[in-house]
Amino acid sequence: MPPADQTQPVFRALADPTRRAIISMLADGPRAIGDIAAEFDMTRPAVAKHLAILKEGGVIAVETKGRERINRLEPEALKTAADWLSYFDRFWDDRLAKLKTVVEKSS
Amino acid sequence: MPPADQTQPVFRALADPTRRAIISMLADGPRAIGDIAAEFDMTRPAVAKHLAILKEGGVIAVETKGRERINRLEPEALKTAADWLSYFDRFWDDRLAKLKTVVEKSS
DNA sequence: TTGACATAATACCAAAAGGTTTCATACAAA
DNA sequence: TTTGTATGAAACCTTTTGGTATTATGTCAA
Repeated sequence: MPPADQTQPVFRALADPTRRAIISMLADGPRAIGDIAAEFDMTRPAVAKHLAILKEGGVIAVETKGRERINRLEPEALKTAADWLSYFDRFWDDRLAKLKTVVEKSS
Repeated sequence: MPPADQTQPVFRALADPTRRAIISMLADGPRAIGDIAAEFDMTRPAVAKHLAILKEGGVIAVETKGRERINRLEPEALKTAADWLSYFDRFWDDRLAKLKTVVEKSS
C-alpha cells in the first residue's frame, strides 16, 4: 500500500495549474510575490493566496527580506507526492522500479 | 520546464484523499462500484462521483459486465503526474535522477 | 518626514467540489 | 413475470476554492 496521508497538503498544492506553474517558476530560483504575480494574468492577492497554499503544503518556504517576501522552492515536499506515485511504478516499468529499489537501498 | 498541461485532469483526480484510496484499492485488482463504496463511510452516489472524476483523468477505465460496472486502474495516467514531478528529482537526488535518465535512454 | 513601494489583511462574490436524498432504469434469478 | 440487486441521474445543500476590490501596514529612499 502507498504511504499514508501526510500527502494531502502536497497533493492539494499540486491540484491547481497556477500553483504548478509557480512551482516550475521557482525551480529557477527564489522570487518575491510581486515578481511572480507579474507573470500571471491575475491580481497579486490571488497569487499570494496560491503561495499560502503552497506554503501549507511545505512546497515553498518564505523569507522576509526588507519589505520583500522571498519565496523559495522546498522540493522535499514534492518528493512526498513522487513517493506516493512511485508505488505504481511497477505497473508501467517493472525494470526501472526494481533498479530504483536497488539504488535506493545501496545509499 | 516540466511538461505542459495535459496534467490537469490527472492532478485533479489525485487531489482528493478518497480518490487516492480508491486508486490504491484498484491496484489490487478491478472492482465494481458497490464493492468499492462498501469500504467507505460514504454513500454510493458519492463514490460514483469520485469514480467519474478518476475516469475523466484517465486514471481508471470502466467496463460494463452484466449489471455491474467494473472499474480498472489505468496506471499510465499516473505516469503523467509522476513524469511532471520527476523534473524535480534533481533537487533531492541528483545521482538517482541521472541514473534514471541513462536507463530510460537505453530502452 | 514624506512619499512610493511591497506586501498583509479583510470583506466579499461566484463557481466548483463534495456530499446527500430521491427516483428511475436495467439486468438476473426465482 | 415478479422481485431484488447494481447502477445512473437529477435535484439540492453546504463548504471550499479561486478570484476581486479595498484598506492598512511596514520599509526604503529622497
